[in-house]
Amino acid sequence: MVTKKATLEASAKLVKSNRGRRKSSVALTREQIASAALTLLSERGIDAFSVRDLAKSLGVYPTAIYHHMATKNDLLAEVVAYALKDMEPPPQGQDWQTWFRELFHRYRSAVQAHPSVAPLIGARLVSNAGVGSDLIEHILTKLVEAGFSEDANIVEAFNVVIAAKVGFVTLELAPQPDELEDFEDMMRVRVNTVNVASYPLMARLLPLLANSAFMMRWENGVRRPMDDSFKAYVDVVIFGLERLRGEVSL
Amino acid sequence: MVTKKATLEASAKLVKSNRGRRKSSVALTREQIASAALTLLSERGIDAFSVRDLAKSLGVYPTAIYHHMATKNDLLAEVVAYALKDMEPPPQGQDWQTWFRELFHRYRSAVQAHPSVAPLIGARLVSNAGVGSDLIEHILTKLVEAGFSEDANIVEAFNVVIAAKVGFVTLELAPQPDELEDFEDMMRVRVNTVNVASYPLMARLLPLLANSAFMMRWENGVRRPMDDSFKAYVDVVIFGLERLRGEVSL
DNA sequence: ACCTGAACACCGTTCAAGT
DNA sequence: ACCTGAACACCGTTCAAGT
Repeated sequence: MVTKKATLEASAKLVKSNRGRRKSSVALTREQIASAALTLLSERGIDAFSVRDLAKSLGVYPTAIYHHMATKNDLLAEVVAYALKDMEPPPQGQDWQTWFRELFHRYRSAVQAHPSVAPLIGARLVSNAGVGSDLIEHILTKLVEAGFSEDANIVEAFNVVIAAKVGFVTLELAPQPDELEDFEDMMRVRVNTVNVASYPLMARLLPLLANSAFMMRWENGVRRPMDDSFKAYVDVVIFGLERLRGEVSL
Repeated sequence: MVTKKATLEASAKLVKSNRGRRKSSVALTREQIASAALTLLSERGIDAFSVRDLAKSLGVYPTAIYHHMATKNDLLAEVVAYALKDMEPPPQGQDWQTWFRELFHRYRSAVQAHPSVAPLIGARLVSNAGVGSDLIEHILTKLVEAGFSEDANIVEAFNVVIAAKVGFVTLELAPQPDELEDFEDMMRVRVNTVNVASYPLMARLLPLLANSAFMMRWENGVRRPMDDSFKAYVDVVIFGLERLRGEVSL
């Protein structure tokens, strides 16, 4: 335990506790930068995040960051990878349905732990690059197990899985606008002034939909997790994959 | 046809053709601003978009924009609404499966027509507000037709539909990084240096996956539409919804 | 009501210079 | 190799003043 790695962790902790004042003369690492960036992102949100503030929190000049990261985009991609690094793939030896179910749920949990990175995933091509080859190979293996193959839609099925994995969670955890209160009021009013004559179903279902359905909520998934809907979504995807497997191959 | 609306369109065209030089003394409208913003967004991408450039393209001072829009976020929400305003809901009188299939395909076509707004949808809670009540009522009606109800998962089904509608397309059309060439090269290398021993499946399927699968592509859906995968995705969602309807109600 | 014009408090990023 | 320090060319937004 008392190795280079331990020493590094200790110094990292030191730097972290000295926020704003960089006493240690140990060199910065990409990981330290990513970690500090994630902290800042969580505290202030994506819109308020700046390289200059990040530098300040690390006790260095803004330009020091650019010795480790090429651009701000590069930095954000690193933050995504750092935030999701603890997501472990589901254990092997389960049927493919269970495996994919767990994959989706674990991914959601990982993003829920760092919801501030949600808008960076999926909506930017860079962050895709962060996913490891291990996970890709795993997914392909399970798809073969499910009956897909080079001659039977395995590429399509793969893309369905990835889109399904990322899609719901991105929407669920989409960040709120900065002017919180105005937005809440606006949405409350909008939702509660539904014209009963024009929109009978909407009006009747209002108690169920208000602040619980996409486009009718004023709080996002951080404050109001959509657990039941996510469960239904995962069911739909698994059921659908089961049937897709049985349909025509190319 | 020769109405106020036509006059408005004519004046809008005039202003548009006078890019950078605002001869007309007619007042700006939110629609003109949104239109010009969409043009700029398409030409230069979301990262290069600024209120100041938008003002320049309209021939006004940047601060003039703020007489019509509260913030840049507000403006972007307006642009999303403007870009999607031509998306017509599927015609009525079809079975619910066909209706939802068409909804998904029409939505994709609408975003494909203005792919620069893709990263603004879903990943930001503001843009959700842009969807009209008509569409929401339509979706709910079709879900009731499908067998969902207040006592049987209609909220969950609704959220599944919305997440499905937006999810895939957001990923498919996610914008490329600015430093195009570096990224292409990086991804090409990454994809072509897959370790055959560690990742046998990935290596074998490489010809099929390269530049065609999420996380293994270096061009996005604008240049490389993922038609087959989207089709499979829609199938999966419809199949899944059919079966979800039959499962346990709450 | 709608826009000008000046100003404020910031940005990301480059480059030369220090150690 | 890693960081400082100064500088460049921008930002979004506020506010008073004009018409």
